[in-house]
Amino acid sequence: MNTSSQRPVSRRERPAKPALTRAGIVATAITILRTEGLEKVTMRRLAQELDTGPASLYVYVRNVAELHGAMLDELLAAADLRVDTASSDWQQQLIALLSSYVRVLFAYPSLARSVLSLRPAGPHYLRLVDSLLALLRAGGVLQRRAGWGVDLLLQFAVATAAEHGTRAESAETRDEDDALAAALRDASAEEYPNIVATGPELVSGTGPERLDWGIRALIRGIADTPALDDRAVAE
Amino acid sequence: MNTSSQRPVSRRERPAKPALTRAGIVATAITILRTEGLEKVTMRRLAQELDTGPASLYVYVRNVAELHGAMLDELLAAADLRVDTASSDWQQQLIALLSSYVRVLFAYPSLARSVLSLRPAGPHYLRLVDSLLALLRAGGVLQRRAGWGVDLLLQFAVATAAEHGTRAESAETRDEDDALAAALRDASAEEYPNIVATGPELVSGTGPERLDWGIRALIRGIADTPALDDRAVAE
DNA sequence: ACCTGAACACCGTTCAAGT
DNA sequence: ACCTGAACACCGTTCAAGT
Repeated sequence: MNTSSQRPVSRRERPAKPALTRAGIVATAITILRTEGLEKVTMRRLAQELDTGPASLYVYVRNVAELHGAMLDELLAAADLRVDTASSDWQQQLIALLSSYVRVLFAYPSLARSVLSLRPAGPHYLRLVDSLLALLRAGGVLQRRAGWGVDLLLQFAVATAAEHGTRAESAETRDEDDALAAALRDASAEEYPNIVATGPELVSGTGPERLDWGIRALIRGIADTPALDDRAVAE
Repeated sequence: MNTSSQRPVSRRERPAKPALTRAGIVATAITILRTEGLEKVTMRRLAQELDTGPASLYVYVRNVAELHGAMLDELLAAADLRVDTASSDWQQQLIALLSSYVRVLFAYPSLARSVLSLRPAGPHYLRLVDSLLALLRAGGVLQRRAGWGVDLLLQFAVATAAEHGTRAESAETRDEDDALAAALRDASAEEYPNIVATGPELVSGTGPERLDWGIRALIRGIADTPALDDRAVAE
């Protein structure tokens, strides 16, 4: 579509090596992510795919972490992050919005793990933050609680995806999962009376059920828990 | 204690290379963690420290992830994870207990990042789970909410430490932090009206203030949010 | 059963040198 | 300014062979 601005003067048959751009690097990274997973998105592999050396990439991205942040923002571009605050049920909308975000992250759990220590600041991420704030404010949540609550909600989404991810990805981590489940099941009633008493509730419910409950618990806690020097929203 | 079964017949002056044990490996790993950080705790470095080859370690640990899990459990051994359910204020105790856990993780944020995708199952970790359950039950929290809530609380602790960690560790991530703060500050009122309206509240408060509020919000949400097929605690 | 040397198949990032 | 080859300083894990 947009590669036609310059007639390729290929000496040989070379397929017209495109100029390096940040957008092109990110796009290629996402292609590899989709087809082979994040662990294959290395600077070396990326450079190879773009027909250059790894050092060349450092003109456009500071390091791997920054690349991951750019990839997330690009993935968010495809998600629907706009909301309608005029609509009736802000809570239901908030659940839907956060679920959208979780869905993106669930698709690439290793990226979620990386994002947890990233503080993304791309335009689509800001859109998400703004929409979350819009809904909390529409629900009458006090200013400071809303500001802090957004952090809590985003952290929950990323952590949930990161947790889910590792286990779903590899077969070995299945064993670890079983190890915890087994440990909880076989716990000695003398040593761990409360684990034994709570029993199967610890691992009950499906993923979506627990996710939904988690979001609702978070919203309720955010709305109802007083913060230092709370102020009402300036209308 | 249990290394005495065989008199060492050292041919030379060699400082009596101790036999490999899982506990010894974990202890050495923690020493390196304390003095040089998790990124230096590699199988190769660990083997070198123990005067052997990396392959030898795989007799005692399945892989690096499992090693990290064992390290966490060992670090928890030093924390006070027992609680007194007879005491009056279960909420205050819960805050103190979770803060203890966070404090351990804050000291080694890179370990926290690793733990997020781990499902630890060591005895000290189970103690922590049991104590959290004890307090929630003491507070009259319904069975299923308590079971699911423990997950939420532990995830929050680990994610908070992991987030904090990366930023505190390196100077570059300071830039990233500033990048987000700057992006929020400079956000266009037209594009992101709610970010602009919320303004400084998004980044207000000290770390401990936000942590304390987060735990309280979580407890409130867990206690008050109905779960599917809730059942009261069987007394 | 436990231990090992050596190899396999990779990494991120920097830097001096080119264009 | 942009791009690069080559190097620096590493990784986790496996496996055949030894004791």
